[in-house]
Amino acid sequence: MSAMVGRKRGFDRDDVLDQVTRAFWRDGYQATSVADLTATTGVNPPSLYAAFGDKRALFTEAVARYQQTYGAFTARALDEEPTARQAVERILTEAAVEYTTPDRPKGCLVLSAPELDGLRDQARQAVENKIRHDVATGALPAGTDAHRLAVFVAATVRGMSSLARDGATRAELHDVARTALSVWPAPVP
Amino acid sequence: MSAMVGRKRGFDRDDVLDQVTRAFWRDGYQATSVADLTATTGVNPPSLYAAFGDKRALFTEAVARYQQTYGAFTARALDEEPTARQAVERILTEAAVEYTTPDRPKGCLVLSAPELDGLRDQARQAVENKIRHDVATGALPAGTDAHRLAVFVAATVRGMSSLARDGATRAELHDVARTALSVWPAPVP
DNA sequence: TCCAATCTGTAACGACCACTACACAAGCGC
DNA sequence: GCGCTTGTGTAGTGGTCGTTACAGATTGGA
Repeated sequence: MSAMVGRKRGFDRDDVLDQVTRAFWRDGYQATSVADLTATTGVNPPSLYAAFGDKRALFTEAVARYQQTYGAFTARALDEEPTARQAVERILTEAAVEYTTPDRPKGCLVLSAPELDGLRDQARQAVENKIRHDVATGALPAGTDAHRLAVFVAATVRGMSSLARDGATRAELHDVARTALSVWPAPVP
Repeated sequence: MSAMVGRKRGFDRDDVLDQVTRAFWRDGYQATSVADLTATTGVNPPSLYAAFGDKRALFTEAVARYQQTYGAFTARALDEEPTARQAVERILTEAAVEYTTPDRPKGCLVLSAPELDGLRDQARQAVENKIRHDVATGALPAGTDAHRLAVFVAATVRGMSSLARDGATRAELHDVARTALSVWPAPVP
């Protein structure tokens, strides 16, 4: 048990992390300077470094926070929906909403940062596993190519995020989602 | 008629512009420093600035060159194919090839640079016009939503470029293209 | 052959980058 | 009160950014 003595932190760590997350989300890792972060958060460099470590560590923590908040809807859909079809439908329709929510950066942080390709591959893999499970249980036709379908879903979500960044409307993204879903194989009755 | 006097340029302007284009294509505008460009081209800063102007102008010219070479296949397809369906089919299948050609940066320069959203919108508009034309001539059903279809094509191409950047294979992109094309409305007989 | 124009290499410019040394302020245990 | 610990604000660090001044090299025209 540490002694817990010394001067108290003069800012809310979680508030600041949220502001930092939005900055990285909007402008990307490289284009967001530490000076930008100190300006938007009001926290001076030494305090920022003491609380989070260097810029890279701060970015990592911001991404983790993003995944647990703004970007958690995909993991929730995969976890809560019984079939891959329902999970993907929910992911795409909720993405249309999340990627165009006012007073937030548009699109997806993970899909916008070139350095996060590992997380993107994890997400595609999770969708692929869900599809594979449905094929195994007979909910999807035996010939269904799980990888192919998962990559197509990945392409759709990336396209939606990119469009959102360029200012596409929620309705436009919803249409993209609906059109993409129309290719889903018919379930086994 | 200028006098054409003075020392000759010690490098091939077009060769250097191609190397610069590939650098911006691979790493983006911000992440590519002038020092990087002088290192990869072997051209010293004063010569680079004399030949192309500042970094922004160099990027602009690199993008123009890209559109006339590596990225010209979309304009060619729209120009040469008689129907929107054929043009889009060609765009998507050629994109799968172009975005994964060895010894080249992966994906599309225009789709990867955040600052080029104007060019992206132009491309979507061109596809939309082609679709609208087919609806007007009766090649596509009267109820076809040209904007909706064009945005879906835009999403697909963006998704393919993003996947290519992350190392997707040509076969995977081809599958995405084929799947996306399956949503195309049946032509009016 | 000498001039004027253009290009090249060196070497720097001020501005910004991520990051931190240091002195001081603020808190807790005693 | 005192001492120890921890956060804060100022003011830098060395390094890299885009850009350019300047002197020398190289060309064609007169």
